[in-house]
Amino acid sequence: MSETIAKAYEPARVETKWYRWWKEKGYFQADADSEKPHYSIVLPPPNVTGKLHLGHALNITLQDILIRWKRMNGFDVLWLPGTDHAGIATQNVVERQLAEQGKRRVDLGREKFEKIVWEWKDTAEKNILDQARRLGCSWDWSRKRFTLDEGLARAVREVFVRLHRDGLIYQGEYLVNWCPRCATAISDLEVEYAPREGQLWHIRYPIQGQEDSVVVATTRPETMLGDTAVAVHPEDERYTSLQGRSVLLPLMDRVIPVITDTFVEREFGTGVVKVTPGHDPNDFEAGKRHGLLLLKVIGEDGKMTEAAGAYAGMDRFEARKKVVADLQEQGLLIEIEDHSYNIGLCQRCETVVEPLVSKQWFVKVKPLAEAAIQAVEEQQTVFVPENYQRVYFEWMRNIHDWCISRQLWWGHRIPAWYCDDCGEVTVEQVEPSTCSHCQGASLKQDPDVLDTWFSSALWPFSTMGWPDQTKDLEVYYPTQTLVTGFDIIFFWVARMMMMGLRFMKAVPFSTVHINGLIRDEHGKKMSKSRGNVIDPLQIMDEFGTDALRFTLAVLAVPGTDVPFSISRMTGYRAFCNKIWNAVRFLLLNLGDEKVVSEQEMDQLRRQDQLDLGERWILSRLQTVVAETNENLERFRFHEASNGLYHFFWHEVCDWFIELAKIGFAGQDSEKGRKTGRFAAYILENCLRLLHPFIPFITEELWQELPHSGDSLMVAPFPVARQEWIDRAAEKEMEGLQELVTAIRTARSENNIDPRKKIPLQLLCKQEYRLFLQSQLPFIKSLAQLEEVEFVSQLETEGLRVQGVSRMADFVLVLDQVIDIAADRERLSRQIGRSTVKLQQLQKKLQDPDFLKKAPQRVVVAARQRHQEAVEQLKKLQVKLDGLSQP
RNA sequence: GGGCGGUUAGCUCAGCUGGCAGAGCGCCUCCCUUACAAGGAGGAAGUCACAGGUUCAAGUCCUGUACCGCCCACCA
Repeated sequence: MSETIAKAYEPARVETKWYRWWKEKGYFQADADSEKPHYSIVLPPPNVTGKLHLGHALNITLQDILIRWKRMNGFDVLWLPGTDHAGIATQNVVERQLAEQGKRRVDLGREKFEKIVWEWKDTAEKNILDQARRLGCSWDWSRKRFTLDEGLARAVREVFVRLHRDGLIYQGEYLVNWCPRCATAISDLEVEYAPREGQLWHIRYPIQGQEDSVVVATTRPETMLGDTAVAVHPEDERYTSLQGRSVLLPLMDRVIPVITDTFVEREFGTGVVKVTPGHDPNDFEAGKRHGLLLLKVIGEDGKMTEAAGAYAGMDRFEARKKVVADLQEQGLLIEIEDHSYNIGLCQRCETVVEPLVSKQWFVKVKPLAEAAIQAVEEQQTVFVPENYQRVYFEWMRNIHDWCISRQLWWGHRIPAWYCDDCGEVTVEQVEPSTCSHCQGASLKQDPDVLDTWFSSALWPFSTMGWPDQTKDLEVYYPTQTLVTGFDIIFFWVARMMMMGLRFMKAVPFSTVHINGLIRDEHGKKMSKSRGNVIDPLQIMDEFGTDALRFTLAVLAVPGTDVPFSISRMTGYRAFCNKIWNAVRFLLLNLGDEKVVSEQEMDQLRRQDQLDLGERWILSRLQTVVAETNENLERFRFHEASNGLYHFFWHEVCDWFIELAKIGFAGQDSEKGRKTGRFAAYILENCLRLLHPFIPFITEELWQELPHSGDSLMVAPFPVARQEWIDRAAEKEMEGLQELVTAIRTARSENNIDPRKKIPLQLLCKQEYRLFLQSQLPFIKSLAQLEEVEFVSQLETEGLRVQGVSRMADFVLVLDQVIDIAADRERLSRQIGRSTVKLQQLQKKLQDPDFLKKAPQRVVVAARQRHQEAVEQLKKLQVKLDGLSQP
């Protein structure tokens, strides 16, 4: 065992081993029948579009920390994993691959294409699951789901049918966002806006029956081919004479009416706007209000339709050029003005989106949203950080109907069938044999599929067996926590809220924790084009999974983006190595001894058998345990991990283990054994605390320690014991640390070899004399001293370096010449610092308001610090004077 | 046009309920001391963006300004 443990931590050697073992042991699996309290999280299912990126690694790590922490805290936990078919995204990925082979989806046909996508899904999913394994995530693999699983498909159909029955799903011809490249309708959310430098074309429309004309301004001249009116504001006095008249639409020679409507902004352009109900959302609404003719001049393929007359068949952007040129030729183009505006792009392929009229399925979301708003108002679900709640409300309150049909092949088929005889639609869970309207037997299923987010919206309950009343649903729904990114609050979180409330009559999760976006170390977004993308697998290979996880946890400050940095991670890899070596050192000294048990520790404490360092670290441990639990409770992963980092390295390793070395090195073997067993207790508790963050290394080391229990991952998480907090020990330890540090500083600044043992004279306050005498071995060891002499006056003659601390002053006795000037400089600098501090404190203590109004403890603390500062300054001054007069 | 973040060490960022300005990396000096050179000891480095206000006390709370970033929104 201990002799064979490697000198440096080698992550690759241990990671796969433990993961497999945990899984085999069944530790990942939830038990709905358990008597324990339950805790559940559903994984935001990654898209089967490719590999996991660092954002997934962050998201998964945070969830695993919560899950492991809760499991160790005695909960029966369910972390339900799965993947998302990601309709349009995945279809695009596969189409792009086919394109590389010169193939097209339409040539293959639907069936063959779907088969290829399924094959792609299998490999992508396998990659994703492998990566997740590497990350150490404690998923319940037995409950893994895919959004196209038969069970989930059943849930999708059930929801569709019920919403349709309740009048919340309808079919209709409306203006939708259309992506000509993907050849499908997309929802408002799937349109992304990008700024563009474009032009504003001013076009003259002759007024019918008059010599005069009006000028309209447009950013999209090609749409004029579909104009069916021009509009002015009813109160715009410039155009009152125009009201009730008509204009002649150039190029098309169509007479169209002038309408008045308040949607016209008088200040914009000329105040006259062309109205194209077929290709602009505003105009569509205006068209409905005024009963205007609706012309579709741009088709689903992005080409001009027959309705565009001479322009039919042209690409929409070609048509734009031609229209402009023709207008120019006819002298109807008055002005071309530079104009910057936002253009709508398809989220998935960045093609310019075309608003056009099309027959689609919609969800009437207002009634669903009302419930979802109320639930958050009532705090049934809370957001962390809470400001995201506002984002949620803002969107929910202004929600528009949701276009859910997609003209794709990859996804849930819409459960609607059209009758060849009467043309009516029948909506059913399973394929009906006859039309529900005319009993006709010739039915064709709607070729469209559902928006991928439709099935995602059901994820928290469809994965647990709904619509059946399963035990899982009873026990694990609602889930406790959802961890996800802010970028899908609307797409996903909002819709899960709506669907969960509608069909489960309860919110899907009580807390939504929003994690930040991963950026590079300069705060830039990671993107392929920037070339700053970091692959988590490569990172795990090079630094180990634990280092990656810990880095992500430390950087995960709620509400902010995460600037991922390799240099930062190097530091946390070193931390893992530090842990490794600390435990390794312990093992070298522990022999066959057992770890001190809780009861035994309580006894040791009561019987006063612990030395100062032990009382101190045990006390500190209680505080750190309490803080870690509290920070995790509040999703403050960065505070929790950072706190453990500091505690382990700078308290446990720097001081406690250094102190323990004395016990190990001593002649007293009984004492050595006790020291080892106690140290084992402290380190074992550290491993427990660290396990949720860095599961592999902690399990590996835990297994080396002699104790009962199978696995760290199911060992209890530490609980703070208030009665073990020992303020006196902490205070004494602080004094000791200060003295040791002062000696080290004096040595270092006088260039004394760190290894060289030198004699020291100590002049201490009477009250600390006994204490310091009892701690002599520690002081000697920590400060590399030879003999320590307690004196009533310090010798300052000869080869001496002086120093001060709260408990005692000292001189280092040297046998070689030191740099007096450097010593003087050091003292002066210290005096400078102390003076500033003293002045600040003096000012504060002289302020009657401070004395009167500040809490007593603050005043007392200030007095004490003042007292110390006065003494220190006096002593420093005396020493400096001594140096000045040789 | 609304809304939300940010501005703290050379870099990237912590700093929760106001009470002694922190971390990692980088930099300087010394040390391969039998856990760890992925290490140890020490050091330098800050007008906490700016201007007001509240308070005994402000990096922290309030108001405003500037700059940066993000989200939402139908100005053709």
